[in-house]
Amino acid sequence: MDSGCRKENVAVDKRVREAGLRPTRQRIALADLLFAKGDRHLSAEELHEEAVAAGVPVSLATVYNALHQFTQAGLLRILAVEGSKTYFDTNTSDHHHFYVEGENRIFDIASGPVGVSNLPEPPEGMEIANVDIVVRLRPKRRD
Amino acid sequence: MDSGCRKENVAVDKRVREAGLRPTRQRIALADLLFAKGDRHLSAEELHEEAVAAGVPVSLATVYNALHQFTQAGLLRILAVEGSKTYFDTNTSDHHHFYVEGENRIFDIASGPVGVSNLPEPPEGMEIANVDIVVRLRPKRRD
DNA sequence: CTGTGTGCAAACTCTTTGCATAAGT
DNA sequence: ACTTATGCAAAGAGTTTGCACACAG
Repeated sequence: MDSGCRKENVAVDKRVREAGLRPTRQRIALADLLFAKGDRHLSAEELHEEAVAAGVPVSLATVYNALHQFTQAGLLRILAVEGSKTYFDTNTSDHHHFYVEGENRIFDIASGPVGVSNLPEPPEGMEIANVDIVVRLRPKRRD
Repeated sequence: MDSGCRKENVAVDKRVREAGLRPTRQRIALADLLFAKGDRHLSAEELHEEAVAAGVPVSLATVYNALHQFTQAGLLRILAVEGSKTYFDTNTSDHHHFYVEGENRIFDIASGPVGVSNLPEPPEGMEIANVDIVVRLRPKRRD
C-alpha cells in the first residue's frame, strides 16, 4: 500500500537533503510522516509508533536523532508545554496553541488575527526569536 | 542569624494553613523562600538547594511534595517551558515570560500593557484557564 | 570503498513512590 | 494518642549515548 506516497517522498527527500542531512530511508519516512499531513504536534514516542505502524521499523533513538536534526535545521520547533515529554511542532512560524490541562493535549489555535499588543523590548544583546502563546483550557463545569 | 524572618513566618504559616496543609517546619521554610522574595521561577532542585543553604535540611522528595501541594492549592503555577525540568512560578496571575534559548533562563516580562488581541473562542465545553505568553530570546549576533 | 546513520542496550536525569520514623494537633 | 508529613532509597519515565553493523554517495 504505497499509493500516493511517491511524490511526497521526492519532495521530502529534497527537503532533507537541503537541511544538510543524508536522505536515508528512515529520515525520509519520518519527514514524510511529519510534513505530509499538515501541521502536527507530536512526541518522539508518538512518531515512533506511527513509523512502526506505517511499516518503517525505525528505532526510537533514530527518531530522537532525526527530530533534533530537523529542529536544528529549522524544519521543526520544540513546543513549550509543561509535562515530561517533549513535543515537536511541524509549524515553525509564529502561531499559538490551546493546551488542555490534565490531558497533555495540544491544538493549534486557528491562526486568525490573534496577536500580541505592546510587545516588550528584549534586553540588551538579545533579540526575539519568536513568540508563543499558550491558552490553557479547563473543562467547563456544567451547572 | 534569624533576624527579620519571624514576621514572614507568621504570614506564611497562615497561608499554608489556609491552603489546607499542616504548617510543618519544612513547608513553612519552603513557602518562606518562595513567597518572601517576590516573584520567582524555580525548579525543585533549585529550591532544595536554597533550603539546604538556608539551614533547612529538607529532602528533595519533600520539596517535590510541597511544590505540588502548593500548586494544587493555587499558590503556585507550573511554567510552560521546554526542557526536562519543571519550573514553578510564584506569580499565579496572567503574566508573561522571556525565555532565553539554550540557557533555560526565564525572566518575567515587566508586566506592562502586554496583551493578547482577538483571543479565540475555546472549543465546546472548555473554558480558558489562563494565557501564557513566552517570548523566546536568542543572543543577538553582532555584525 | 569511505564515511555517516542506525539499532540496540546501557546510562543518565528528573520525578515519583513505599515504607519506617518523626512531627503536628 | 492519632494522623499526617518527612526522609531515604529504590523504581519509573523520558531521553541520550557508545559502539558494532549497515547503508548512502
